[in-house]
Amino acid sequence: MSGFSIDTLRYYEKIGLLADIARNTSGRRVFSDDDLAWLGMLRCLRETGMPIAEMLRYSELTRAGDETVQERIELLHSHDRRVEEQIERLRFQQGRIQRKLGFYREIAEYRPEIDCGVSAARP
Amino acid sequence: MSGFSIDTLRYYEKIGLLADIARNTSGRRVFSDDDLAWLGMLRCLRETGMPIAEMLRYSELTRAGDETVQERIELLHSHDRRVEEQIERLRFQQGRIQRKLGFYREIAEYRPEIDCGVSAARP
DNA sequence: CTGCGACCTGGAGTGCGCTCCAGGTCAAGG
DNA sequence: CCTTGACCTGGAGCGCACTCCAGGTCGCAG
Repeated sequence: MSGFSIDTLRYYEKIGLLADIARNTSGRRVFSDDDLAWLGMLRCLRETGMPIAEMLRYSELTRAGDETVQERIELLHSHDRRVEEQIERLRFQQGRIQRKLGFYREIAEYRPEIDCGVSAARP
Repeated sequence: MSGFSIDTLRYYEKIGLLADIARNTSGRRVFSDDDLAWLGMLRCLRETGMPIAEMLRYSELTRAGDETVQERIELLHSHDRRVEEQIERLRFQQGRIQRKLGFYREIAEYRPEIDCGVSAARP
């Protein structure tokens, strides 16, 4: 499994993110290694927050052949920068969360009675 | 402005993320510095991907007073770990994107004719 | 030969987090 | 005094990315 549910795979095929998925004699999908690799790429883009519409554009460029390499570079490059920003934002906000946690832990330290019974099992 | 739209603020008040927002004589909301600080915290949680239901739980704990500090610590701590995982996942997938970019750039280098006209303006 | 379960299809439904709308109120500027 | 525009309310609508459903078709185990 590629990490996508079967429903998601069907959906992706329907909207055109997956093209030319082979079928066996009884009409069932057979995913090749290439398909799997492509799904890995889709997973990567999806997990980094690329919207489906943009993934669609990317897959059309990919299908269109070598003349689209520049465009693909531009697309991935700008996505890469977005991912970078996203990571920075997360790191920044994580700092706030951790400071808040530190603050709460100080409070908890001065009111230790609050902790009673949380981790002590009694018969 | 807190970074939220006015509609979002109304929505947050409606579902209970904001409580006791003051009103002036004509019924309009007046946000205090405390409100602003709380909104900052909400923004932080939201931007790091906490679902609204959990933010709601957090704000209820906060309203409930000092006996809930332990629970708040647990909530924020587990969120902090999720954020950490999220950052790691992003970094990992960003690596794949960058390798892909490197691969495309190599191709582009060997087929430089493709680049013609992209950045050159002609009268 | 008969179930059974895993797949197939087109299309409807869901959950989340807003965002917009109609209709109304108020305060200040011209 | 009247208009304008920014806010108010309850409630409907939207966009995204799936997820589920009804009804059907295989192919293999018993």
